[in-house]
Amino acid sequence: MKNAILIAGPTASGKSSLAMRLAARDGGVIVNTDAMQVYSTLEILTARPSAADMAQAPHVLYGHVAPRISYSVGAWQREVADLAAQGTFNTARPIFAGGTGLYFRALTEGLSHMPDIPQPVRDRWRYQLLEDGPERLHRLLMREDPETAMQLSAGDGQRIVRALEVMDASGRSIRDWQRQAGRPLVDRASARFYVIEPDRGELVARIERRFDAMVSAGAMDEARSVAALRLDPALPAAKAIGLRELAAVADGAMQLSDAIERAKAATRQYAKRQSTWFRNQFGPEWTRLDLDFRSLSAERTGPL
RNA sequence: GCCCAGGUAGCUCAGUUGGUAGAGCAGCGGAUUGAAAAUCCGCGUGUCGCUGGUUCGAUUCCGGCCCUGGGCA
Repeated sequence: MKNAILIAGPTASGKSSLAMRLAARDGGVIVNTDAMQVYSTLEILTARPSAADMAQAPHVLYGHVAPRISYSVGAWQREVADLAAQGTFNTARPIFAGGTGLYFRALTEGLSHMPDIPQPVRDRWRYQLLEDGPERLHRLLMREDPETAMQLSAGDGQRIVRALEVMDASGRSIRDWQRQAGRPLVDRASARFYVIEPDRGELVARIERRFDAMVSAGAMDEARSVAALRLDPALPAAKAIGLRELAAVADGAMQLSDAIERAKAATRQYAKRQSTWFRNQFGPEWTRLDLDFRSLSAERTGPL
């Protein structure tokens, strides 16, 4: 993909409005680069673009996945590749907007090819983690795949299980697979990279205002209807910030004010992890913007 | 006004038989290859309400004052 625009930023930093602005100026298709905004049932809580925004510029990969699906970076990358193969970006440049650092990495560096893991194998190791806890599985991994085990913290159950299932399904270490570099999806030379790095205090204020607005907009009802689906709590869609908190209010297990406080705190923590990624994983090709996109208006607005 | 309880980290609290203090949450820094709004690693950030006294040494003991909650008037 040539001439792509990438817009990253922590939650509530105004990525969508920047994407809209650039789409209005130069045309383009806005491509969701956020792991949670793909889920159909999470509209309010993930702050998906409004119907008005969607009408103004083409948007893809938003709200198109059922919450029972365990989506992944690999699935997302394939969908982006498919869109490109179908010619979606032939006449309109892709504008990737979102907050998931790993998805941006998949775009700019590609993902190593990985073996398919049969569902029973996945389930088995995840169950094993619940049963035995991470330390025990880490000891097991130390025997099966010492190189990988050495690089993982003994408490990092998620990565330990991933390493175990890859070894189980393919007989090869996940490190072996990872050493084969993936293919980037975007042509880096012609791409433009923007990352919003807001002042922390201002971002916190925006996060709080936005969560209040979500509650006013019906986030409680959304949480209630997702809860009614009785999703496996391990599914990604069940982990959206605010979902668990508001569902507890619906059950009468928590005060609304407490739920709001907790959801805001979880959002702040999430924003912090995002900022850490952008600060340390993104290279110098990324233009750093403040909340007003000031350095953007300063820059030449010629052909992108 | 009197009596009782309390005042210790941003919050909720523990603790020190006198040697300047620690938990949870919040916060800060970091990692990050198919669950990534996930998962994990690291870090106490403090006039122990104020002020006198006793003491080599007071957050701790004693006096006074201030503040908060409850009770009695």
